[in-house]
Amino acid sequence: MTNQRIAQTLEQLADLLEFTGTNPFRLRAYRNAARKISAMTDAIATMVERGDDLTKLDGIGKSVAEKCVTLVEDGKLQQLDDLLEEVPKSVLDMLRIPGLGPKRAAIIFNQLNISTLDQLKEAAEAGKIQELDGFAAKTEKAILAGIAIAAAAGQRIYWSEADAIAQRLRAHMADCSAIQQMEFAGSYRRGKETVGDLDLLVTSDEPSRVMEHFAEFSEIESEIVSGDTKMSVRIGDAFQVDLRVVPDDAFGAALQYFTGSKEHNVVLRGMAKNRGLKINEWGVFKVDGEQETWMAGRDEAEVYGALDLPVFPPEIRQARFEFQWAEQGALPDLITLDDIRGDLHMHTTASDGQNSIDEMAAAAKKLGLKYIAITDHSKRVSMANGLDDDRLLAQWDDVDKANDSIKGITILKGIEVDILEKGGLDISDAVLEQADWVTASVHYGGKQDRETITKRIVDAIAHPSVSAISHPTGRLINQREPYEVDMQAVMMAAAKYGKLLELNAHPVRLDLNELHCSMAREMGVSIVINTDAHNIPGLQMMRFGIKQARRGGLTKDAVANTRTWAQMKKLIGKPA
DNA sequence: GCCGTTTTCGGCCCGACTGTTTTCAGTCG
Repeated sequence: MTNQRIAQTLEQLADLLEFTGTNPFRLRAYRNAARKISAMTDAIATMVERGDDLTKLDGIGKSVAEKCVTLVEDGKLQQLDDLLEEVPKSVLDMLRIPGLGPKRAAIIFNQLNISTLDQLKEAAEAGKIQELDGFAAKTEKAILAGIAIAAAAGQRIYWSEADAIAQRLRAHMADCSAIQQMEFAGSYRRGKETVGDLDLLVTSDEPSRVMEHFAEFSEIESEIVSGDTKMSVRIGDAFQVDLRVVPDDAFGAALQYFTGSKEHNVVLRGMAKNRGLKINEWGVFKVDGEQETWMAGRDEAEVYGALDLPVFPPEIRQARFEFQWAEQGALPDLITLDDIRGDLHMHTTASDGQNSIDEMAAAAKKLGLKYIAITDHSKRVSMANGLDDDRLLAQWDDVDKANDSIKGITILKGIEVDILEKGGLDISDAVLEQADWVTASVHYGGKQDRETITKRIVDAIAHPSVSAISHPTGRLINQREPYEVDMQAVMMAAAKYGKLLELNAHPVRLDLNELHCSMAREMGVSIVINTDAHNIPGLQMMRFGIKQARRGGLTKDAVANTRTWAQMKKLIGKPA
């Protein structure tokens, strides 16, 4: 039983209990515990087997600890099974309808015995919803409209897509002279892999002018809510954008507030309370009985400063490790795009790429890179026209020629060698040992059991010519689950053999995730951030990988390709 | 259900907006 499974079980327990009118703080306790467990790098299962006291973990008390032990030992929870008899899982779909929360969904379920979206639609069309207590015609209409959204929504968009929308909206808003300061907040600012909606924060003395201008953004499909200082709209079928207008001296407080994360803010507000302060989106206030005095809020430094805290980079506002770091006075200096010197994973027309070696090198040089590795697929990836020994050796002659014709950047002879289903690599050792850079990847047999696939990858790490493993878990965000691979074992092997693990910068991969980055940091495993570019624009994806690395708390030193190639060679044990 | 340098009870972040309401609950972020 993995931590993720345990966390999901606790989440589901909380979701279902919500329908039974359970004390909301009990639900929060379950959800907090689920969050803690899913963010842990140690396996609960291992701790249970060792007989560790789980209640020592923050946020886990006697009850949740017992549930964890039961889950690890029995693989299931009787309480959850009983609950599922009472409340069908399908009722949770109703919560995806905007404006319909657990309270009113429970009324619909209990009084009309409705448990699916289809039944709900039927009842709403028949006018049965508005007959319920606390419901009326408007709510019924909103539910009907929301069913379509619930069906289309539920999927968060990639950060890169949200970024494109944000940039167009920013350009539109730039024409509004009533705006003083403007910034996007929310999960977009925190650089999450996927973004559920965009939060745009603006300061102005004339909120109505700003809101009017916002409403004119050409991509808006419909308005959801519109008040004096707040407006929500929908772009496309489901994507929501929220605008908030606040006075200029509240910009920092509002930016902090709307950037979150929710968990980070809960901790922050708790700390404020302990000091007799209150923080909301309007500022930091000194609380003295009934009296509240404004103290700070113009910028984020003021807000955090009021609590003697540093301004946390948005990416690490996860209530995972940032407060501990601040307490120790050791906030890490997170990696930036400017720190990157090389890109060690890219494809050319030799396999499934769209540009030549020369074109990729010229484009990389333009981006300021000092070295790149050409790493086309090997022959096992037949649909990508992967290279065999002979074609690879021939390509390396082309690399020599390309190096002769371009100055200011070094092109390395590389290969993305396939880790075969039965184990082993599909380029001969004799050729591999002549390469400057070998990164090994799984492309087939991703559904193998944990033991098999972990051994494949660990064996590849142990291969003397392999320097790195690319996209180690194989997940595709919103599309494909990661392999069952035991990442702890992979990290241990990487640490033992001094090999690197790739953080693939492609916005759909971002593999490693932020927890893996933390794990690597703790275990002393070096990360290499690569674009896996298949064409010239693909080289620009590096920034997505940097965001992910920052979310994992990685510094420049933790990332190998911030070094010069000469330093890198030393790191991967190649002769100078 | 969890937690505690105001500690074993009593609190748990906080405000805007909406719809259904005569003063507020539910939802959302």
